[in-house]
Amino acid sequence: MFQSLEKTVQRAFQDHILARYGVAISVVIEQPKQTGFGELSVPAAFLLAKHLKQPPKKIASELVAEIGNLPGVAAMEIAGGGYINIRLDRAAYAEVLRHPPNADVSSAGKIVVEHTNINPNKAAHIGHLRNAVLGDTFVRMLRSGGQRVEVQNYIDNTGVQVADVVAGFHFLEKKTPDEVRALSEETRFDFLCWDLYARTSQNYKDNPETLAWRAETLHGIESGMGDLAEIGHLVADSIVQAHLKTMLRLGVTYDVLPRESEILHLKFWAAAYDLLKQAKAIYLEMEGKNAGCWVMPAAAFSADSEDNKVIVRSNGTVTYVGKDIAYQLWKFGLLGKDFFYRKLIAYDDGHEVWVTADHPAGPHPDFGHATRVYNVIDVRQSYLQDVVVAGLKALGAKAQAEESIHFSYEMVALSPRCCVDLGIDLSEEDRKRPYIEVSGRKGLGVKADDLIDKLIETALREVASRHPEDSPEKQRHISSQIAIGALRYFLLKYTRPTVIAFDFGEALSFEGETGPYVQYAAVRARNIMRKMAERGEAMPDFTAELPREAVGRQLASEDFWQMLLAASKADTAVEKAVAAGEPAHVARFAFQLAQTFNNFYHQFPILAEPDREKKVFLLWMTEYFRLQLDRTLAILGIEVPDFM
RNA sequence: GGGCGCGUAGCUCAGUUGGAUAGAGCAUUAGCCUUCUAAGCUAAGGGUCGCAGGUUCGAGUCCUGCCGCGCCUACCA
Repeated sequence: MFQSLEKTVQRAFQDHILARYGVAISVVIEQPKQTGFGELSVPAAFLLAKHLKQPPKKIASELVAEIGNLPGVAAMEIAGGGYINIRLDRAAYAEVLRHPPNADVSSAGKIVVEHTNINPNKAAHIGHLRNAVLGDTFVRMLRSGGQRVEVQNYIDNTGVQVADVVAGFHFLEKKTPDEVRALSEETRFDFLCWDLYARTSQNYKDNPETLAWRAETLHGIESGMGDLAEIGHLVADSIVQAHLKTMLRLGVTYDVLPRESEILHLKFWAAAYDLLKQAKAIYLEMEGKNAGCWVMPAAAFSADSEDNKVIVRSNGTVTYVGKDIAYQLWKFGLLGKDFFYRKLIAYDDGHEVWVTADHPAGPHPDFGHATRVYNVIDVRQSYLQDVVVAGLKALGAKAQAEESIHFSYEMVALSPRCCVDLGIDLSEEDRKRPYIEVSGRKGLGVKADDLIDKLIETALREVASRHPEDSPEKQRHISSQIAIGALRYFLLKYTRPTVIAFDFGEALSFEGETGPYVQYAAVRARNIMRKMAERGEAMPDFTAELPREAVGRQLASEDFWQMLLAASKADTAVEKAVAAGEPAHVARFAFQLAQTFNNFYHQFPILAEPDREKKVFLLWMTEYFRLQLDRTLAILGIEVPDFM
């Protein structure tokens, strides 16, 4: 609503300026910081002053006098050195909010968002949570704008990390596949692997000769036969299930899990290899340190670097980047091959998750064939992402290269204080650092499920003391919703390039700029309606009891108008956040919206309001706020509890 | 060495393609529960936006240089 008005005004000024002065400038529309200056502000006169060599103030008065009436605009005035401030027709504005036009569904192509991508060899940690929550929220943002989105979660089930855990079971622990299977049926297999991974890594360090285990395990896994391969499947499959379960606690779901094993078995890489060779995107290096390797020239992906990137090692095996190029080509439907698929699980709502298979397994939905791809991967992988895009470009897929977006974000690290909380000894050197990097190899990190459990316990103490009469199950459910709200908001409120130095104190806070603060506002709005029903009052019929003139009368109050205006900008905020690729902006909007509502709530006792028209209006405002809060929270993946 | 990012209140962070008096939260201080739930509200203090230049009507935002911090720069993924 607000945005379309903004566009109308923008176009009107631009056209008028072109017709009147013959100058084609791009007119900028701003929102004045001070509410007294109206709702929109046009600084175009400053820009024109330069072209016309006339004082901005004079031009501004000409514009205002000559542009005529604009729809939805009540008044225009000149302020400061030449700003044109615009005041909207409040009643007309509210009228549109009450009868919103149907949103159009985008007919554009499918967007693929790839996120989570956790190595299936250990429990998920907070760093993985940032990835998943960022990706999931961006998906929700895109979908709210009518986009068709497919969520992919890439599973590297044949890589070194899985191999190291397999080696740990086989060589270090001397476990048979059956014994590992028995262990995997224990509740915390992902935690067990977390420790084993750290132990195996330490063992490599202490006894470097045991690194031979890794090579042997990788071969075993690749051959697909024998104990090592069997343990490999057991570990990867059962850890993937654990990750899906962890992510579901946060409301994060997927459509398809493409696996590295199928990239290899279905010869995706072989196909990409041929394409790359044909296009001369890679060449066989004859001399130097990379002799015998197929490399991509540095010039393709980096302006300055002289280091070519090895795609195929001298022993003939492909690097991770090579496989990633093949995968990226498939996402766009450029590889000329497709996976087979089988259904992995269905969520309670019926939504199905599919996983790739290496042999036909019946009918399946269409996957891939994206027109745009977002890869949610942390910023440390920028170099590799550049190589992948360069690969696409070299193959002549210029358009797809431009639609390959590295949705990067900074890591989650541990604050020094957090390390102390976890009982981790820090070296003198580390203690001086602003934050400590999480390391799966060292077992250094905060496990996702541990953190969620801790959040739930914290919330439960509060819920139990506020609502002792409710059942323990209900209390736990509410606490869980609050915990997830707190966690998702915490991970989303930082902009992508900001390193999160994780700190239990801040993550466990439910006050101030937090998820529960926003949830609380939504709960309060609902409580008003509930209280009214309890008192036997019916919800008024707004169309009958609140005609346009009445809304106009009430909106004459500056407070009401400003509040309504703020609440009506939800769509605009999400749209801008999508354009900026920044979920944090949605989080911030949600917080501001909640602040505005809390203000409204505190300032105007609604049920006790004696004036009928005003009371009905206040109820309508409450209902509008509630709707906007619910919608915005849903985009953030945060549920509104029944009570708090 | 090169590339990317960061430096804004005591702390943690926002700040859209340059706009009017630089904003939140936490912490501190002082108030507000007989009212639709105080996970809330009101108010106060707290800033040479790393430093130095430049561009212009206007710079936290753009350009250059410098200082400090982090990440990347593998035949690991």
